[in-house]
Amino acid sequence: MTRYNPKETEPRWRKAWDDAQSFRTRTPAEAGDKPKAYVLEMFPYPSGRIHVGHVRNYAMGDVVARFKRAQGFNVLHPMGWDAFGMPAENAAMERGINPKAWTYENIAAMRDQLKMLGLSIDWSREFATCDRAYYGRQQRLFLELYKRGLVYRREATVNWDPVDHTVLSNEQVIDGRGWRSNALVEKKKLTQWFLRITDYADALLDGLKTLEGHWPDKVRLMQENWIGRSKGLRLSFRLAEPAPAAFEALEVYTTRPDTLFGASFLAVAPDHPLAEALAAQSADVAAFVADCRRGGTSEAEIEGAEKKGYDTGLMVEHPFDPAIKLPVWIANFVLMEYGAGAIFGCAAHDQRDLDFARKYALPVHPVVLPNGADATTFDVGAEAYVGPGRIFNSRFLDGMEIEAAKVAAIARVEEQGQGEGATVYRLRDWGVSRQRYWGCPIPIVHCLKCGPVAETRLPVDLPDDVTFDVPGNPLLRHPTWKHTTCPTCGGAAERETDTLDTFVDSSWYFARFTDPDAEPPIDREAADYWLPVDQYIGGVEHAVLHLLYARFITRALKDDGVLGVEEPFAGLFTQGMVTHETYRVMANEPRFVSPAEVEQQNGALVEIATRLPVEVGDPIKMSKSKKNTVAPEDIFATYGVDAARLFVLSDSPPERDVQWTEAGVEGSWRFVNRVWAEAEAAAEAVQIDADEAQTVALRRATHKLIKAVTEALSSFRFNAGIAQFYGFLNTLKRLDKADLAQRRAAVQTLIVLINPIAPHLAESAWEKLGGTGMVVDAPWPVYDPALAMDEVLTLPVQINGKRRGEVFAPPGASQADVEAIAMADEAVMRHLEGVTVRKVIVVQDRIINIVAN
RNA sequence: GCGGACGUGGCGGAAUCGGUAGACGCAGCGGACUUAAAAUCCGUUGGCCAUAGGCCGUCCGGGUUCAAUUCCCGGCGUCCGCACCA
Repeated sequence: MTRYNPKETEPRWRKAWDDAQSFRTRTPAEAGDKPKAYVLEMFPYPSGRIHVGHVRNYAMGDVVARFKRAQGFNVLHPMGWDAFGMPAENAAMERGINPKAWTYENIAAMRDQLKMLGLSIDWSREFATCDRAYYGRQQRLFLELYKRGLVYRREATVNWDPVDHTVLSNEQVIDGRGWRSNALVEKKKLTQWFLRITDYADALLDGLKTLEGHWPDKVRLMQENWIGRSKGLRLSFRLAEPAPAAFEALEVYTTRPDTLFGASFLAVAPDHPLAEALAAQSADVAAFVADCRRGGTSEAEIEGAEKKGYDTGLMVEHPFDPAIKLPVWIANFVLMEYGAGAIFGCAAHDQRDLDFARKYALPVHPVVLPNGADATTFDVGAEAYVGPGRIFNSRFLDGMEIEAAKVAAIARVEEQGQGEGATVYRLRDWGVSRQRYWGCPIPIVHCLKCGPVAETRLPVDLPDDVTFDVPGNPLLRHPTWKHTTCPTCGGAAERETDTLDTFVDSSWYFARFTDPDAEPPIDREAADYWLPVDQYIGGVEHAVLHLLYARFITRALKDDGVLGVEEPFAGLFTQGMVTHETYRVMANEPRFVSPAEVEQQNGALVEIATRLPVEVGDPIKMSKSKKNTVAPEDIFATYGVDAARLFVLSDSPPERDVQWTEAGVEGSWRFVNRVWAEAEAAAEAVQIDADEAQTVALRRATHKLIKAVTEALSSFRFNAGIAQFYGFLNTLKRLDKADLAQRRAAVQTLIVLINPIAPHLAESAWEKLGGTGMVVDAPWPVYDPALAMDEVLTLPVQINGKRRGEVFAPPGASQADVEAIAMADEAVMRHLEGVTVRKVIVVQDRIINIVAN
């Protein structure tokens, strides 16, 4: 017996697959009537090295792709690089390396590492988003959208990342900090390019319903909340005299028109045009507005932020009774970007309004009476009442339920011509301008005569000769690049120096993969054949970023006729992270040390170099700063790729985090060797026909395995599937009497089943057993349902719900038979002494429960 | 604050239709092999009492049911998302 030797076998099989072009995508013609399956993992950013998280992500995708292949699907399983972005520029600034050279070197290094994983990828389709061939075509798509009016430019208050010197989208601001730099984001006014994602708010929201059951509920819910559709009323309050010129009325948005009679004030955002107009005339107002701007947006600041207001002295008339006058305030808690940038405050039924009213001694008028409360005594204290009830103190709305009152109030306002029912969204348009070099140049030329015009001379190339010695956008200060002529009038003009958010790059790459050599950005025929992606796999961190943008771009391109599908990803799976314990040496200066720097000593961990004791922390996401990372190459060198693939899939359900442990990989490595040992042993035997010569027990065990593994792999329960293999090996051991020839047939089936998970091992074992060709081409086994169950079932017998014994019966035995067998059981009879049987429940092939007392 | 998920041995987890709780792995314990160790193999492993056998047990409290880890109500805890969104 020899030990399995991954160092020898793994490279050999990768070359064999390569030579045989095993993973070349078949054309639709070649595929014939085979159904297609597009399996895709979120493409990586080329940081330079793969980490264990990549191993898990791509191992999962590979299992699905190989499984589908074996099941007879025509599979597309490509790989590429999300290659634009900040780190390349940071490397340039820190180390003086050219971003392009840095990126392509990283791609080369990571490609080698990824190839080591033995993925069933069609590498001939590989591209990087920073390839001229890709971003040039992206510019063409951008101009398509521009022509359709989905691109516009406006001055906007933007999220400015002071560290990365660029604008961030709302989606990229996490707790008030930049998602990459972690710097506190500032508000800044800049002229920016936007994509009209809000035009698609309803479509994107409604489209989520079609993904039900195919996308995680969590992700659909997050997108739903992010889009944040709310139905309400826009209405205008007439300003009472004297009002500033140009402000005859003040528009507000509300979702609670039923509480209009409870209004006690109006409030506008500090950056509302009215507030700005007043600030221009009054130093007091200006000071207040400036004070509001200083407030940060971080969690802690919002939590502790006090409601602040400034009474403008202006009054408005209530739409239902001009005699009722309400004061107009400027309030720090009103957001300009949402609704109308102004609200009416109903203190009794909104907590924020109540807090504000209490602070500034504004009146509180309850208008919703909780069921069972007394109208003459009901009042709110420190807590606003937001529950159900009937409207009161509200004239024509009195006595109505909340929903009925909303309808009635909206109808009255519309009738008066003072407003209309409206739907507003939390979602804002997607700001795509980035003041960075390493991205796709926005193909627009600014002409003094013509204004901004589409650049027709595509692609707009990124210049290679740029400098990073000072912060800011190198394109802006490049001596010649931006100077050009107007494509319309031929006069002198300047190029747009902003580049596109890299999330634009990843919003259509999956379509480009369907024909990466096509002259148009997307070959409609290829895209129609392959799209949508049948199974997309990636991290949940993209739930509202990439996954929302890609859905938007797909819909926009469909409306352009460029694509034929509305949803890019028919199935989505979000995998969990790989975690590791943290190790810390508690010296004078406590410091983290890496798993490679510690070892066991007398049952405790010590740092190898210093022998100092190591404190073990909870498993958390692997990160450089916590030093709790392991290098995939080291694992591959010690245990082989297949043991690593097995481990990342075996210990936890794939959607949950998995904790990387040395002991766990060793377990997988043991398993690899057990399979290999079985193959070696079985290879000594002659080949037989399993159906004719195998014992029934072994045949049944084999068919049960096929059934269980097929079901596990179909439903992303890889951990449960792998457990089946362990169980099967244990069964083989117990059936030791079965002769080797019989086992050989069983092992052969196991090899085909394990191929998607441990492909190198499977090929080696297949070869050892003299299988035809390579196992990569072997069809998926089919089980016989009649054989995939036990010959005799063990049925527990309960008496009054407590398990008192077990009896044996063949599957499908009649209720009467099973009951008779149970009643004759010795243990059962003993427990039934002295009591009367009232009822016997027999669940077919499951259980017997006897009710007795 | 709003929304959501989850809570099972020492640990990761299984039980996907309401039907034997703890599959499978890790760690532990005992043994074989070895001069010894590693590796490997065999056995054992939820807790408590015990001779057979029994009692308890899936975060806590209640409920529905012949039967609840699973369904319902109320708590507690952990994690995730959003967050002054009118």
